Amino acid sequence: MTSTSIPARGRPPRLSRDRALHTALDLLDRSGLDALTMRRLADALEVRAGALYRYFATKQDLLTAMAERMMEGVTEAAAEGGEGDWGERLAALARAMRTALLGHRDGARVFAGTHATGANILGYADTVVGLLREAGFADDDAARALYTVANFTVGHTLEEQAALHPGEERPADPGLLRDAVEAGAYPHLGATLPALASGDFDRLFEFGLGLLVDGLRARRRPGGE
Amino acid sequence: MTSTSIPARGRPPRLSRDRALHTALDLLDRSGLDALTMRRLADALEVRAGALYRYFATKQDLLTAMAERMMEGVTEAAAEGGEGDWGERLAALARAMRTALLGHRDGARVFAGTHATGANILGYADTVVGLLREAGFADDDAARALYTVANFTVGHTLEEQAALHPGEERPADPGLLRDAVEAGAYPHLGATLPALASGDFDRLFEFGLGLLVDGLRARRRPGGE
DNA sequence: ACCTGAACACCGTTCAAGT
DNA sequence: ACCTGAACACCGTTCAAGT
Repeated sequence: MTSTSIPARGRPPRLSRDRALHTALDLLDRSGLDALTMRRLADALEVRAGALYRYFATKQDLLTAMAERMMEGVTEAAAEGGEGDWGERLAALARAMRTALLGHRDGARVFAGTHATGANILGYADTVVGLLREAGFADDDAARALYTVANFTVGHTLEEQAALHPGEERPADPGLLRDAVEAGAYPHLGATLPALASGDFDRLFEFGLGLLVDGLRARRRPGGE
Repeated sequence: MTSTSIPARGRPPRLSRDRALHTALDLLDRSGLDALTMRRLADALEVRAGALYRYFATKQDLLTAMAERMMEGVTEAAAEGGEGDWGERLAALARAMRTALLGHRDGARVFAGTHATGANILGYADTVVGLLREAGFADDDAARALYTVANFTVGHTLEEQAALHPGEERPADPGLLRDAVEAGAYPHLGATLPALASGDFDRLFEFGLGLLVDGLRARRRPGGE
């Protein structure tokens, strides 16, 4: 009946999209995006690099599939903690997306570099837009709010993960920034340095998210519940 | 007196940081970030790739210098159009940053991939934080507002430029997204597709920026002017 | 059908040697 | 002092050939 009942012709495949994807995310977590090459992934799968191209048209295709997989379960995770009005539920969806990106090393970089159109991201987007429409937002405002929250979340998490992994090519931020501020004539940065370099990304994310949600509350035309 | 009065020893250098930077930004605009290699830049400069390493420690160092140069004059540009209260001036600073990133192909990608600590970005950051402090914001809120606005602006422009240059490795967004939405069961996305695919990034940016500024207005503790 | 072997056309970076 | 030449250790991708 199902496709699995078709008798296997020849050797069973040593590779599969699923296994390659799983190993790729493992390799990403261990070594970071810059070390994720088709050859190294092939090594981890005990296969030659060329074999990967039977399952992914290009490396970009692999990265897109990885981004889509990262978003698995995000909508559902947000639904659990997200009891409350539309604003709290929107915030829960944004938090769940940040958590998903933080769940893999360089997760935000992978996500930002692709443009996935899989069921996980589309389902997530549909949930966000639906939430806003039911709250009374016009279609175009709901669409813009989706983009705004998503772009902020990706932008924030990009910065957060860049600060988290200073090992590779980034200058070590805290020290360098401090030196530069002290050397130059940046009076306001000097005064706010503790807050700037605190590294409390949870509070920073909540601050920005709070601004967006409050801004949306002010724009909502009542009518939905 | 000045360093230029020191008599030149040997041949005058064929290369300089400044000339390399200028040519690199030219090459970026013509060919995009993926085509900007040290070898191709060297070709454009009529020099061998190794020679670049006398002026830039690594390619990352070159990209950081390019990001810093992109931000040249941004603070000043915002000051011209930015008459009004602190909220309007903050918005003008954010708009000027977006314009600067849009000024070069893949500008947001270059910016997001580096962590420049030059005078242009530090001066910009100092101006933003100063504006907010003088408006009556506490130091930590001013710092968080800086990051929020900058992260949103970078996140937005990343997405905008990705949609603008579908030539390379991105799937052509409008069509693919439309197909996926029509094929799948995404009722809310289906209803808002016109707004989602409109490509009016100016309005989208203003929408998000407006949310942030309005949210900040609600948080401001009076005291400044 | 699935994978290997080998190649193609590149990369970033280093460094002795030339001028 | 500044740049070349040449190498090192890689890349993504393709494709005939094997099994």
